[in-house]
Amino acid sequence: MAARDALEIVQGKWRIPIVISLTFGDKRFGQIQRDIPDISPKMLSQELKALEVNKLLTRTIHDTMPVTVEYSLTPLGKSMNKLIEDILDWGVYFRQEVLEK
Amino acid sequence: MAARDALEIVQGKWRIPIVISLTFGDKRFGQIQRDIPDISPKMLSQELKALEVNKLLTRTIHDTMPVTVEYSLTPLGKSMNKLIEDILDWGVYFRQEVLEK
DNA sequence: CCGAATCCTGTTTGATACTG
DNA sequence: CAGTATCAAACAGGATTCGG
Repeated sequence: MAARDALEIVQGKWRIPIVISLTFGDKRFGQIQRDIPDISPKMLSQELKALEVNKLLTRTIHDTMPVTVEYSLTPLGKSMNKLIEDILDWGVYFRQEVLEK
Repeated sequence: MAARDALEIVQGKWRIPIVISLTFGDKRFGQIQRDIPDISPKMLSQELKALEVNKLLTRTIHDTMPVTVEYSLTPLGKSMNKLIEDILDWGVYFRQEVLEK
C-alpha cells in the first residue's frame, strides 16, 4: 500500500512542520527552530537527518566563518506542497467542526 | 497552527488506514481487521475509539444475535477524502523517486 | 551559532491469551 | 463476533553536556 510508504515519511510530530518551514525558503538550523518553538535541538537534528535520508531536503555546508549550514527542500520535498495544503485545510475544517462546537 | 490539530488526529500507524478502509463502505470490526492484516485487535479497538471521540466515525450496535457492531465515517471523516487521495498519490510518487531508484 | 553525544523517562505499540 | 487483559518491547522525546 502506498499509504504506508507516505505515512512512514510523514509520521512524527515534527516532519511536516519542518517541511512547512522550508516551503517558505531555505533556512538555517536556528531559523527552523524559531519557526517551531517547542522543538528541541536534538529532535530537530534527528528529524532533519531523517528527511535528508529520504531525499526530501538537502543539507549544504557553507564554508564561511563561522560555518553555516543551510537546509533546502528537494523537488521531492516541494512535491509535498499539495499534501501539506490539504492538511492545513482539513485542520481548519476539523477545528471548526469539532473543537469549536 | 492548524497543521498541529490535523496531525494529532492523523498521527499513528493505523488511523489513516482505518479511515481508508471505511471510505469503501461501512464495516464491522473483523472486516476492518482483514483490510489491515497486521493490526492487533487491541490497536484496532483503541484507534477506533480515538477516531470516534474525534467525530471521524460512528459506532453503531445492531441488536441482532449475535450482536454486530458497525463503523461508519461521519461527514467529517469523509471530508478527509481529498487528503487521503493526496497521501496515496504522494506515496506513489515517493516510491518511484526514492525506493525504486 | 550549529549542532553531536549521552543518558534517561514515559508513552506507544505489539504478542498473546482470554471473555461475553 | 467484538473486543479486554496482561505483560513486554520499542520508540519518541526531553535534559543535559559538550565541541568546532
